[in-house]
Amino acid sequence: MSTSLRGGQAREDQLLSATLEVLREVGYNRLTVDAVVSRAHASKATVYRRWPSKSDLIVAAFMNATRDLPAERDTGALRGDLLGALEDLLDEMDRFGDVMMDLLGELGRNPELASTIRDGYIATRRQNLIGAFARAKDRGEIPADVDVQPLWDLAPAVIFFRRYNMGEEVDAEDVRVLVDDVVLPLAFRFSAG
Amino acid sequence: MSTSLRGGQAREDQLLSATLEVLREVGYNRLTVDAVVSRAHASKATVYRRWPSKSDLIVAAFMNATRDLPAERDTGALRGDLLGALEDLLDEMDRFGDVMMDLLGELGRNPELASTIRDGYIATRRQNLIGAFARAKDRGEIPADVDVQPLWDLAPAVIFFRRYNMGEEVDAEDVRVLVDDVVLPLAFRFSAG
Amino acid sequence: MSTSLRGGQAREDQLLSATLEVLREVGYNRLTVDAVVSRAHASKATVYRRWPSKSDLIVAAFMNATRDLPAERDTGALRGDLLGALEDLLDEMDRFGDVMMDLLGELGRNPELASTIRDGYIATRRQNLIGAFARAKDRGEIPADVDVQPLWDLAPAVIFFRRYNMGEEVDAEDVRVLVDDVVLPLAFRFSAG
Amino acid sequence: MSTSLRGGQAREDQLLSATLEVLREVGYNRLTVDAVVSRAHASKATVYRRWPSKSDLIVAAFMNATRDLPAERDTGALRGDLLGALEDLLDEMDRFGDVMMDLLGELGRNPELASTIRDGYIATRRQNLIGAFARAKDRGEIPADVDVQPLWDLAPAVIFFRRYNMGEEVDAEDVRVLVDDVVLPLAFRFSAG
DNA sequence: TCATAAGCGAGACGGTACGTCGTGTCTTACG
DNA sequence: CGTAAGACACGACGTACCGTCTCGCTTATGA
Repeated sequence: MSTSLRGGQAREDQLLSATLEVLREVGYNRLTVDAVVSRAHASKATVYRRWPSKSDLIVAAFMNATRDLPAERDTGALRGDLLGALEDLLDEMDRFGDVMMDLLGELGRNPELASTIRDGYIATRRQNLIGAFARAKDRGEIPADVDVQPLWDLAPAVIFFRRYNMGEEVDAEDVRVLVDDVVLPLAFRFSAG
Repeated sequence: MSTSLRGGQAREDQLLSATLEVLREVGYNRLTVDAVVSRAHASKATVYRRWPSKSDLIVAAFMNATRDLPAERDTGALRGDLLGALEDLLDEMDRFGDVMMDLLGELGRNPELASTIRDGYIATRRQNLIGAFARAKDRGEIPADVDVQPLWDLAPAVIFFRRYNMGEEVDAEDVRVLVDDVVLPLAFRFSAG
Repeated sequence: MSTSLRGGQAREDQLLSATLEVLREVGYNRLTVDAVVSRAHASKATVYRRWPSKSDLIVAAFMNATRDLPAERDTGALRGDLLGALEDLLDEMDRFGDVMMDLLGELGRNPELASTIRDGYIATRRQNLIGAFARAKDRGEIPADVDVQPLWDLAPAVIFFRRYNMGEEVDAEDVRVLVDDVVLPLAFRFSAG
Repeated sequence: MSTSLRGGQAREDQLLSATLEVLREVGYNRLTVDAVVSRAHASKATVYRRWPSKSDLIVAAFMNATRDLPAERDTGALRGDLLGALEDLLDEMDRFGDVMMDLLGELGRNPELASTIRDGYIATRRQNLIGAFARAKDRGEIPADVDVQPLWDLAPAVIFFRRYNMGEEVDAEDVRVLVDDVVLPLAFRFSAG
């Protein structure tokens, strides 16, 4: 019940919120620790005591904001599960789009950051998709001899590519086409197409 | 035939080469304009006269190095064309991997740079794939009612995602699986699978 | 009693000392802020936080070094007072000669600097001379109807002119001649010449 | 009668005029060769072919503008000669005041410039004063045993000091006082005062 | 009359210093 | 003790200016 602990937690949240705000406003490159510190009425020492570098701070802010996993949905059919999980992805992209783009770009420059993001963010999101395929196979929806592993990342890959590399908008209809015309036919071997 | 133009060109090339060298050695973040300038026995003014900022310089160096398009291959069959084009992509990734990763990350921060890269680099590479599908359709290899557009970026998307977002190595065998198990079945509706 | 203030003061003194050293070694024109900074094991920001430009820094270094006024001498006779004050001037010229020459030249280019130097340096030195004449008049050494004001700057003017405009050396004997043959005859109306 | 020579001469004058204009507008420090060149619609090579450095150019411009010596006046009396010569000095100060101040300051930084200015400018002006004293002595106006050499520079020294070091205005009345109350009494040993 | 050279405007260039900014460390004083 | 405030060393940035250089163009003499 110590105030200092809760205070510490609360302070941490304030710092991360301020970081996220600044991140949204000016992007990774132009974010300065001074700006964060000034917005949070904090001191640089307070920041650096917790996160040893600017990029740690930013990653922490991102991880904190995306801490809540989208709930795993079980609609009873692969199609519904996929559409649900991918819509969650789209949602998060809408809310953290530019920040994610920023961070994705940072991955190549910062291996530590990369593994944090991959293990802490991407991997957790992927679980929902892996789960969807696993349930479909358990249900017999997918033929037993189909290797689903290559299908896991198909839809996210295309969504990421279009959005982050090609700079295109991706909406629910695009996702539906992707699921119905690409992923499901491969999963079902056209038997249900 | 003017020497001045070629002289200017030559200087530019030297500067871009030096930039690329430094880029390869220390990466985007630790590249300094001073290092480039010193390697090229040039002056900062000479650099900044051409490229208004460090990132412009780096992009120019990348675009210059990847100016030469991989030749379009026509093997007479979609499979061969795809494998060829994707191997070229893999090759280029091997040669410019880290730099590309760096630049990809820059896209989200710099819209101008993004369109330069997209129009000048990605779009040109995509042409080879688009061409491969078009020829296959002309030959009747692909059923007339199959919409090939969603298939263009499928393979590159997966390759980019695995390599740049997931940090995995991608080799020729992975590409072969991708083509044989994902792209071609969709293109041929399993008829030739 | 705050250590921070003294600490700040101390740092300032170190910076100004380093500045003066470099100034002595290479002169105003070839002094670089980087050299100062490197000698003081300081950072450019630390310098520029205090003095907005290189010339401000140099002036501050000069003012700091000449902060200590030469003691006012009272020998009981005008001649002794004058010779004493002028010898002090010569001394200071020997110690800060080139720097003063440098700064003198800066006066015409920088009005703010000019008033700083005039009020903070020249005016304080002149006080000793003014005092000498005042005491002489009080003692009755100088006839009551002699206007001494034109005599105040006579000797310094000649010394400055010879040294800084004509580039000649000026020594104690020159000063003696100046006092005995020019200033005193005018002050005493030749009565005591 | 060659056009090239006259052209060369004319071009030289244009360059020096442009230099003087810029010098008047922004002063020695902020004058840039590029600004001069641009104003004269000339090329840097054209300037540097004639004057090897910026300061040479500026000195040349000054020397060119003050090429015309004030005529030596012979009023038949020392007082008139002195007042005449000093008024000429005041005139020139009015016309080239700031530039002279600038250059004077530069003397301490640039020995070559210093001797050029001293021999080419100051020395020539001093001739008029030296001549005035010589004629007065020849005429018997000044006692034969008076050493006039210390008197030569007395008035100019005071005028320079007041104007350039103290930043005061000096007008004809000041000069008159200087002559009547300082120089002439010393020259005449008060016999004519 | 023409060509060959010399001077020129334009402006790129190497170099050097400037003054600014950001990071991560560290110190001071307060609560 | 943890914190706000902010100074500090380091190092890169992008700008400005100097003095050198190269480029074509124009002009002006000498074959």
